[in-house]
Order: sequence, then structure tokens, then C-alpha cells
Amino acid sequence: MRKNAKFDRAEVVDNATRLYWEKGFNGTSMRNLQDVIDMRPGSIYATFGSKEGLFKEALNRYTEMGIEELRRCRVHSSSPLVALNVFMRNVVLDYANKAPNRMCMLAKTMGELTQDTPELLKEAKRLLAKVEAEFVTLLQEAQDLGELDSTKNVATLARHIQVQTMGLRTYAKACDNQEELETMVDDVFKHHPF
Amino acid sequence: MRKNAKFDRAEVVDNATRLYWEKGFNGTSMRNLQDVIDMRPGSIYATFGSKEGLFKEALNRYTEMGIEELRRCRVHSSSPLVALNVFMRNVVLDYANKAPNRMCMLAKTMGELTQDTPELLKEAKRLLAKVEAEFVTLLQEAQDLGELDSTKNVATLARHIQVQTMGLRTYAKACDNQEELETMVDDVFKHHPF
DNA sequence: GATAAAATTGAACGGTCGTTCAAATTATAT
DNA sequence: ATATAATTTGAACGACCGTTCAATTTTATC
Repeated sequence: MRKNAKFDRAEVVDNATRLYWEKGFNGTSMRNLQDVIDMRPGSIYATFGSKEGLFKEALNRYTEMGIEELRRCRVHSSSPLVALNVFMRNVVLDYANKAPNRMCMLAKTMGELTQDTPELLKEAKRLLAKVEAEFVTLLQEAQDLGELDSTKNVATLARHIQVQTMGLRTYAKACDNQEELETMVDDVFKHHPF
Repeated sequence: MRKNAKFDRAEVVDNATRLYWEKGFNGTSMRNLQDVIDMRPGSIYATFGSKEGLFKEALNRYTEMGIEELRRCRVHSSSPLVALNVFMRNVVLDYANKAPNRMCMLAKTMGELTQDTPELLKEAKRLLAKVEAEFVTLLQEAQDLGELDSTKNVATLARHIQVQTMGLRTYAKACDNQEELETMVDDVFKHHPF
């Protein structure tokens, strides 16, 4: 007596995330979304509730992808700090062609949204904190392994990585100078507060 | 036989800039603008050509305001590097309540816009470069006065300040921790590459 | 005061927006 | 095969979008 949804929710959210990441919340229309996720309005609203609801899910998917990538970097790297360096090179340098947008979707969202959509703003902040916590975990591991001086404050370092990454990705979109960017990424780990 | 415009163009652009800065290009409607600048559609279009035209002028006004503020900081400071520090404290810390948005309008614009509006994107990049050039001028002065080691590359330092400022302002909007932010601003000038 | 050019007004345009919902379709359990 | 309930469809809604332009108002000049 039941009929199950035939679309692949993960795939749909992936496509929506890509579009939202590229064009932003205000820059993306429901009709744009209908096209890329191949669903009709009724289905979209039955599944996600609203344009905001789908965006919220996209923000979460984006963050999940980022954290997965960070963990992949860890697996393929010889140490936590090398993994962090590789991850930062990825997002600052290699996203140039691969990603829908050079900038961090969470940073973009922080810039675009106001108190007109308080829940989305809150969600973006929450997810940025989640990413930062993931950095903390990796830095903690670095300390445990003796790669990082045990006197360092991992919370401070994680915050520092957030600021550097968001700053560099914004700068990268405005002025793409691969060599200089590469130097700046590497410098993050060579100097204070590391 | 002529009739001169009765509105104050500078004041109009100021008000438009404030609104655009707060809500972004896509988040601001012409009707929102009509309200805050107190002009009717016909007059706006006769004066600025389009929503994009007015935004372009707002970007320029925003940049002009920023550069003026930087120069004010220089006048009221004992040295170029102190002036840079004061300026950064202003935009990162004091804008919390004063400004329409904690983030840099140019950075916000870089995040929001795509190749759908290539001229606005180009203009934002151009203006970011202009700000960077202003930093170079100040750093050059610091070198001339012996406040800054003459072996330092002023272009590199200016780029560094851009990245730090944009990163910190984005972070500040996501997670307002005044004390930590203050430390991070001051650290910019205490450590590499300074 | 008459003239004419410039500036201003605001109704209106076609289009797109986010969203709804009655109707059609589908897949399962009997 | 039939009944049933979940899912899907897409036309339609009212609101708002950026923009236009004929009509009106204003003001410097003679």
C-alpha cells in the first residue's frame, strides 16, 4: 500500500549543494534547483519543506564533504600537521577548477545572509564551529604524537587555521596567483603561532 | 533654462552603499533602495543607469571611505605600522555595532557574485587591488622611516594584511570573541612576515 | 510672465519569484 | 485484480522583481 520515493536523496542534495555553493542562497531560484535536481516543486516541498530547508541540508552536506576530505587527507598523510597542510593546499589551490566556487560555502553564507534568515545564519555558524572542532581533534593528535609542542593551545591554532583558510580562499578568488598562494599556505605552518 | 538635480548625490550614494553593504547585491531590491535614498525609479535610472550601475558606484564609495579612514588613522598615529594596527582594530573590532555589516563589502561581493555580472566582479577585484596598493604605500613609508626592515617585501606584507583582515572579519561575524580577535589582530604585526 | 529644457513622478510592463494543491501516477499488500 | 496510500506532477497563485516612459513639475533664462 506504500509507495517509496524514487529519487536518490544523497544525489539530489549533492546537486543542490553544488548549485547553492556556486550561486549563493539569494542567487539561486527554485526553478534553477528544479532543473539541477530533476524534481518538481511539489516533491521538493514535500521532501525539504522550503528553499531554506534545502539550503540548510546543503550546508550540512557541504560541511560533511569537507570533514570527509580532511579525514582522507589524514589517512594519506604521514602526520596530522602534514594532513592539515595538504588539506589547505587542496581548498586554497586545487579548488580553482574543481569546485563550484573558490570560496568556502560557509564563509560565503556568512557574508550573504542577514538576520532576515536567522536559522540559516545560526546553522552556518554552528557548522563553522564543527569544522573548527575537527581541526582541534587533528591538532590534539599532533600534540599526542609529539609533532606539535605541547605548550601550544590547540583551540587557538584551530581558530588560526580557520582565519587563514577563509582569508586565503577569499583572496584567491579576487587575485589568483598560485605561486604566492602556495607560499602563504606553507607559511601558515612554518611560523607563529605554530 | 536648465533645472538642476535637487538631490545630494553623495548622500544618496552613501545611503545606497549602506544598504548594499548590509544586504548584498542580490538581497537588495530596487524598492528597498527607493526607500532609503528617497528617489523614484525614473530618477534613479536617469542618474545611475541600472541596479548594477548604482552598485558599482556604491563599491567605489565604500572603497573611498575605507581609504579615507586608513589615512585618518595615519594622521592620528605616531607611525605607519601603528596606523595599520589601529585601522585593523577598527574594522575587525569596532565595526561590530557601527557598520552595516561586519564583513568587508568587497569580500562579500567577491563571495556573492559570479560571472553572471562580470563587470561588478571585475570592479570589486580592481578595488581590492586599490586598497592593497594603499597598504603598500603605508608600508613603504614605514620602510623609509626605518620602522620596517628594509629587506621586507612590501607587496608581500600588503597581501598578508589583506588576507588577515578579510579572514578575521569573516571569522568575527561567525564567532564574535572580542578578546581573541584583539590578540589575533595584534599578533599580525608581532610575527612573520613582519 | 513666458519659454523651454531638465528633472521628477509613479503607474504600468512583462517576467520571475517562492509556494500551493488538486489531480494523476505509482507501488505495495491483500 | 483490486484497493489504498504515498508520491509525483505541473498549472496556477499572489507577490515582487528590475525597468520603462508618458505626463507632470520645476527652474534658469530671456
